[in-house]
Amino acid sequence: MRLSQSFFPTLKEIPSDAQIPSHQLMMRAGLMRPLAAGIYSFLPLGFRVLQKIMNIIREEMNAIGGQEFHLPALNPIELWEETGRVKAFGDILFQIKNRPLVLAPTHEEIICHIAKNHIKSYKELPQIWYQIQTKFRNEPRPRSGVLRGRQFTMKDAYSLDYTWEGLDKSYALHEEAYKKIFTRCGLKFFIVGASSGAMGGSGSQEFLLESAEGGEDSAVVCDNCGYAANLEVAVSNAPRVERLPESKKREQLFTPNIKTIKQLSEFLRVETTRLAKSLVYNVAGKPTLILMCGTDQLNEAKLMRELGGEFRAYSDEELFDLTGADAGSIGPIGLKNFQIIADKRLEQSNELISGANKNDFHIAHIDLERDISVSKYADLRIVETGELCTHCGKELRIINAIELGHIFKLGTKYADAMHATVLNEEGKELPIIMGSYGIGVERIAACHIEQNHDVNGIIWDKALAPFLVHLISVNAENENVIVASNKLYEQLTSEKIEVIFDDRVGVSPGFKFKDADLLGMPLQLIVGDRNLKQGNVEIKIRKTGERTILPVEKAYDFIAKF
RNA sequence: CGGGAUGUGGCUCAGCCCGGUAGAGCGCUUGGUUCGGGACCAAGAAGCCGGGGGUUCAAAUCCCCCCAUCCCGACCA
Repeated sequence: MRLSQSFFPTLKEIPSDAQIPSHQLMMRAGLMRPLAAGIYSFLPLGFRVLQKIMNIIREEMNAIGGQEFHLPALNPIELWEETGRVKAFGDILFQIKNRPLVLAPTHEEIICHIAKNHIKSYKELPQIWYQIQTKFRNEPRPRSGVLRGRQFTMKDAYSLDYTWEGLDKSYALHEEAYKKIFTRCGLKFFIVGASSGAMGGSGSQEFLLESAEGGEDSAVVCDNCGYAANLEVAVSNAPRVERLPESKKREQLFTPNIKTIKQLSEFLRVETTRLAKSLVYNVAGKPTLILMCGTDQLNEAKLMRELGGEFRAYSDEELFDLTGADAGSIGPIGLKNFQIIADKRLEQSNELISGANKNDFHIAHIDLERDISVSKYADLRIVETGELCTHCGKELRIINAIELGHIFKLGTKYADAMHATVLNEEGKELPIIMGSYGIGVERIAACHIEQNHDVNGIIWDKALAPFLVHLISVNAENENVIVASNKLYEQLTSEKIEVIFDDRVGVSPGFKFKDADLLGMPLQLIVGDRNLKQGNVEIKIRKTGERTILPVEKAYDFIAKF
């Protein structure tokens, strides 16, 4: 491709809207342009990168027996009502105004619909179906360029099985394929156990990439043994509160204006672990008291998994009506019609202090065994940085991360809702068991840039680079340079090497070099009069900055071997 | 949805407090000189100052409403 005839609007300055490096560089290098919040046009150079990514995904998906589909973005809303996901997605789902259609944010329903109509026998399973297409989500807050958009490209794969063992196998295939895909894309990623959330199902893993600036997910990682988990499901070995030999008689304490655990700890001069924090939630309509240790934070995702169903916090008024006190003075003693659950750290503990359900009073010497009927102990807390790994005992770290891919064992949720079944060997009707496996295509490009750039611009990996070679004619008006660079361009192109050729006339050398570094092709082939006089050209490796001067005839060999 | 910021030639921004001829740098056009790390000289083109309403003799500037974009939070099957 000749730059003199190409559209590649580079920018010297950083667009004011771009905050993180990948967004800034994708704009500056002319890969894309914004159209509206969270909506981007991909320009020729950027689209080439997306195509490279999509091809890598396609190859790896095909390698595990995936079959590519092209599915409608416009879906009848009835299909989404069938699975209850109009409500589940809420405002995230784009709805068409003048037809009962929605813009698909994902495609479980469509896949299930096709499977239901056409897959009748266990003999037709398993299947792996995938698509690489535009998805639409009305994100409340698009951000970080292409990392969270309202319209984006996603590879979505769905596995169809009729046994749980089959699902495990399909899931494992995807896990391996994903490792290959992200590795081929040159990304330093890690895999974490994740919450399957309202998607349901028995298992879920996320493929994450550490990013302090762009990360929206939090993950707990152990640098020593490799343990990694989404914060929503992460565990640590925070010690239990020790049971003391003697449980003293309960005692009411006057604690004027004490609202927080920290205040209480200072007021009573007691360590925070002896203070049981009480939180009240409405779980499936039932008032539920949750006891947490001291300053521990409740992990709502864990709570949701333990209790299931819908839950919400109460308003201040409701709280007072239910307990007789305001938040800060609520406790487990003397509550009626409550179910009480407690964090594992408090199991069998005694000599605790908690609210008295009377403003400005707390109760001391609480013994959970003696005084309270705890219906369930569970791990409900959020892991904190510096706590110790349950596997190896070393310190855990909490990091921000970008979600590149997510794989789910969905189970029969969709098949049940849509009555998608097959007959097994005995003629018995069984629901189709699904898995769902997603990858964000633009995110791969952005993440690659986050991990591979310097002050001058992007540093593309060979696999994703729009072109392998950036050929520069240092002075496009010098006859020798013109002849030599054109000859190299023809030669490399005819050898199927992807070359972008800066043949622009009247552009200073410095300008061309800066553009080349910004665009970030792996190799720069520099043809200038200075070296040409000795019959030489120069090759610069973008990543290392290493320069090699070599005879013109050797350039192809060097590049072919790179 | 709550909090904050910003909106002025294509881009980055000044001007706004304190109302009175719309500015700079980069980019663009033309001509010339340059040609190995974002060159130089000269001459140009280009702006309903986000939109609407108000105050005023007079509004980019003051007031009100709206819209858009970004950031923080909430949210993120």
